[in-house]
Amino acid sequence: MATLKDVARESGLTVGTVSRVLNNRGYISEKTRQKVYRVMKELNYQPNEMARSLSTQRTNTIGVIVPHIVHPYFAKMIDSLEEAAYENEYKILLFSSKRKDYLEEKYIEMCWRNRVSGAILFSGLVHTEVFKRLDFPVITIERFIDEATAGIVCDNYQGGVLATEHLIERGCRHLLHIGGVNQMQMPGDKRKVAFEKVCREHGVNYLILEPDDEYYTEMDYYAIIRPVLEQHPEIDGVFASSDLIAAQVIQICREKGIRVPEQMKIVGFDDVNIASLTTPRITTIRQPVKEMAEAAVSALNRVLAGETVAKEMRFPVTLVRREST
Amino acid sequence: MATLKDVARESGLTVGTVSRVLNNRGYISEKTRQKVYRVMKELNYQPNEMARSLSTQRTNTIGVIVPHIVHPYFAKMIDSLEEAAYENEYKILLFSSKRKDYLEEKYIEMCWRNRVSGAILFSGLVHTEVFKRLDFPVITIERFIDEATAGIVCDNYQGGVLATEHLIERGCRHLLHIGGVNQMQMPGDKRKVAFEKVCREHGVNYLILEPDDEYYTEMDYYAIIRPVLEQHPEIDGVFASSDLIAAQVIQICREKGIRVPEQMKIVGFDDVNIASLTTPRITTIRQPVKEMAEAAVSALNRVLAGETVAKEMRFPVTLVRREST
DNA sequence: AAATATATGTTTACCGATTGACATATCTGT
DNA sequence: ACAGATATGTCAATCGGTAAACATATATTT
Repeated sequence: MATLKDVARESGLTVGTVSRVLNNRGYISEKTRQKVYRVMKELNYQPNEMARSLSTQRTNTIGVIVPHIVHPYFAKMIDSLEEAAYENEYKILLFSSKRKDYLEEKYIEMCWRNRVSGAILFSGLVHTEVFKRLDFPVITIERFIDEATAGIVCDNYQGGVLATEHLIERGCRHLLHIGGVNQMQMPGDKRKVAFEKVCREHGVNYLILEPDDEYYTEMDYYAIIRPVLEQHPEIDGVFASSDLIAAQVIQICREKGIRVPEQMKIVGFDDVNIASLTTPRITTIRQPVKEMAEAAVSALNRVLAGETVAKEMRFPVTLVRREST
Repeated sequence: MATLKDVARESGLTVGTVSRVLNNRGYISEKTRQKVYRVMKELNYQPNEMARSLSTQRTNTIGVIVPHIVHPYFAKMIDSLEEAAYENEYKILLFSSKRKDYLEEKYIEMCWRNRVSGAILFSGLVHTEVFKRLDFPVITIERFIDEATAGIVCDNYQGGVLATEHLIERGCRHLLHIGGVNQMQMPGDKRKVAFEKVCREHGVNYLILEPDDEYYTEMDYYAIIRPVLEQHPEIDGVFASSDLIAAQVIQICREKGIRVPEQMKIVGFDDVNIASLTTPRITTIRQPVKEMAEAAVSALNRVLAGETVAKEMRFPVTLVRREST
């Protein structure tokens, strides 16, 4: 495997000069530059990023820790993050904690050992103690951590308002909200707060269902939704905290012969692929995922450049009206 | 940031001894071991993997290059790969080529520069020249490359047979197959070959639709499927090369008032989440994704250990009967 | 008492770059 | 002709580990 030294030898130059070419540093004549490039190609030379990182103390790596990859919301996020990272010359170390907190700790440690330039962290369960003493910036998305450098969220409260008001406008009088995870305070909780407030203001009956971890982990909510709908046949509208859940509600309705949207109206959250592939298609609250991902990478960039960034950045959401309401 | 040297100093030992503790090498008394651990914790020491990799010439990193992340099949694959990688003490560098071949080349180069232990590559377009002179093992999944160390595929042919025979058994007489990508020879093409063969054997009319790249990139096939169904109202069965496509066919049928499965039967491929979230749920060919991902990582492991691995590993598929047929 | 296993230290080259200090040449412009 | 810009060389420390070679010093076994 060719090294800088080999390139220097073959091109009759010194490592200093070759390194200068490689990093566009100092004075280099066009002739020399071309010669170096030619030799690099000839030897099929690729700089060793490990050595480089060690020397420069910069890895240009972002550690991304998500609770899930198959969940379409996270898949979309990872996709957008990858793109934003690439454009900023970062590479991504991906970790999926699958909602096991000890895994998350392990992964943060791995980020640490690999000297990531920064980490991007999604909603998870980890005890905040782990975050103390970390010396790389941590950007969160839809999650609160005191120690985090910056947090990206969507306007969860507004999303809750939009969804709930829409259901009520469409004539619902007995609403059900199916939340995310209960255990920990998360930005997404504001969807619930908004839901409650709007329901109360409009004098509408409501129920709130907060699934345990395990449902979130398995992404299978049938077992918890079904009994609620059975015990509360009066429910005529559901505000689900993800499109995935909304899609499952649709399945249960079909199973029970409840017509959507005639007898039951459903609003999801996120606006991912499946929202447009179910029957009926799901009315949902759209999160600007791409923009949020870009903001995360850009915030990281700015922090690393020594700039100050907002502790919280909240992005607007919009109601996307489809067929389920 | 604490280094090995700091730990050595604080614990009154030498770097040699501390390194021995860290790597379980040579003789170490329990007392010393504990002392080292204590000091490491006190100093909040985390070994620098860059330095380690540079020294050992092993990064324990797998470069994973996928065409897409949001596509549920790849999301499922990445998820399984991540798990298998973690269990084998690898970390994952993730790249999404979004079907732009120049990106794929770039990404392979990045794997190279980062001295990955190996790369796992999915169906993509890259010219094979790029693969020559790579000196790390490349494992492919659902893709042929001469230069690859090993290839993991599912039994695409058998899948095609199962899907097509099932459609015919269910009474279809005018079948349509919607393929993956046309441009390049891929293992998935065998689904088409099987489809043709079975149709001919049964004397069933058939049509084959092979979408261009752009549809695959955008994951939006409506524009190409719609006209075919309009121009060929006789079609009564579709074998789609992914559940994602199948789901879109269902949407188009609904739009056109074609009842599924009564007037039109549909079989997908992959068996990902959405297959169970559409109405009707999609009958599909299930790929053993988890096992395939594990096989990929395990093959990489074995190659790195100097063992010989099979050039091709083909995994069985099964028909999962749901409501669309 | 000798042999062997166990435990640790010291020292140092090495992995593959970056980078700064300092020395020398050419060129170019005035 | 001389200053300054341009172009390259030399040398060596540094980043944070690994690991081999070699030296000691106990502890245990035979």
